Amino acid sequence: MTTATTGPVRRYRDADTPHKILDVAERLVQTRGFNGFSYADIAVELQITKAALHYHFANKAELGRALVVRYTDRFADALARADDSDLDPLGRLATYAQIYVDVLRRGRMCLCGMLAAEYQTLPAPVRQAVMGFFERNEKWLADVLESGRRDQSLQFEGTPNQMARFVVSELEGTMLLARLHDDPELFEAAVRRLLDGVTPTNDGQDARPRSRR
Amino acid sequence: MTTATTGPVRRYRDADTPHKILDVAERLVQTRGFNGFSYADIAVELQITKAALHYHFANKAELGRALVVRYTDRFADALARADDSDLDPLGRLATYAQIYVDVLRRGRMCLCGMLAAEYQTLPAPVRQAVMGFFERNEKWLADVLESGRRDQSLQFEGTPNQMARFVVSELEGTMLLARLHDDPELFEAAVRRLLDGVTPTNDGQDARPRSRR
DNA sequence: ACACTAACTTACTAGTAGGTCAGTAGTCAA
DNA sequence: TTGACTACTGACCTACTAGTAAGTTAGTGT
Repeated sequence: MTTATTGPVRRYRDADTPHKILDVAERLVQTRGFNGFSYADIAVELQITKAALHYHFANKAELGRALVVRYTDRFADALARADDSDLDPLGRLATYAQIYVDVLRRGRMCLCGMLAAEYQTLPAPVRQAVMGFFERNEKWLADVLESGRRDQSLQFEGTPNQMARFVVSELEGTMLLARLHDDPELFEAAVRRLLDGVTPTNDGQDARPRSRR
Repeated sequence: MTTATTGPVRRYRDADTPHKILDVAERLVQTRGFNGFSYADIAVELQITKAALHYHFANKAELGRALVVRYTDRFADALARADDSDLDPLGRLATYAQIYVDVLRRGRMCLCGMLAAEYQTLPAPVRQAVMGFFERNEKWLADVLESGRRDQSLQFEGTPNQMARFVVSELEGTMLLARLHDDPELFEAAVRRLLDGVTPTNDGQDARPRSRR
């Protein structure tokens, strides 16, 4: 760990190549999958050699792991911001879903949703990172769902953990098909349906028919 | 089209190698993806040479296309059987979902859901076949949904086409994550939730009694 | 019996995959 | 000015990819 306390350090030839590599690799995985791109693809795009890639990321497994870790951290940051806000549980769920909407609007699949499809072929370090992503997300969602149930601002069947996993599944899945059809509206409709489904039935008319009143 | 009227014709050395190839390839695509297997994988498993594979399926694009066509036809057969039954619209939806359950219980992802993830990297013939699969499925579902809405045995928002696409998205998507977590129960819960969501609210008095189930 | 042909095998190709290693040019602190 | 260090390049390697061409063998129809 190098500490840089002396201003805007721009040392050596190009200090942020690793970030550029991750940016390109991320887009390639999100659009083509982990088995659908090669080191050569990145090298051509960044106009560096494959050897330079190996200098920063020793092998493809390490690159994949770094990719998922960065992606997970960014999600965590967004979730922490939601925690710091004064949003109610439903608002937090909407915020969570909005992250997916933004990804889809850029024509991409969720990084970890894509990797979930290829899971059986992934190197162990990447697998672990992917599972970590889902665990963290489900944990955060379960907490939101539980607090929502407690203050009666949310209503759902099953345990918060079960519901959390269902929410992630629904978002990841619908995203996959929405991207295939190039139809973000389909996804946003699914999000509305999902949020509707956990909103308590308000007197007068029931927004969505649910069994067990 | 060879007509076999003279008993169990077993001509030449092994007449059903193409079927065996498709069976192995199908499993590999469903578990590893189109970019996650090679001709060599199939050849080793069937103890034939790669050249034999190319004899039956000239190239990987053709193999993939044949795979999706067969898969689509099998789905169509199952849907035709549901049409010939005396099931009501809800029962038909349940039958449809059950096909996915059966696939998942064998530890596999839906062939076309997997290919949807890799869509951008697929050869054109495979892409076309995949889109054909979804079109046929959505068409069938839209018909079921429309007839259900007409006889008031189903209730949903939006057009039958929109709802059909949503149903497929939900099934494919939840399947992806259920397989990741090796948790078919998660998927079956999602199916119940989905069917519940289109069942009219019956608090004692209702528009129409449903036959069975 | 013999030609025909389906269903292969053997041996090969060109291209690409991930990965290695020795060298080198800029950068910086002493 | 030197020497350590970062961030590379060029050249290479092995393994594997899809795909091909030419030859072989076992059943089929006449």
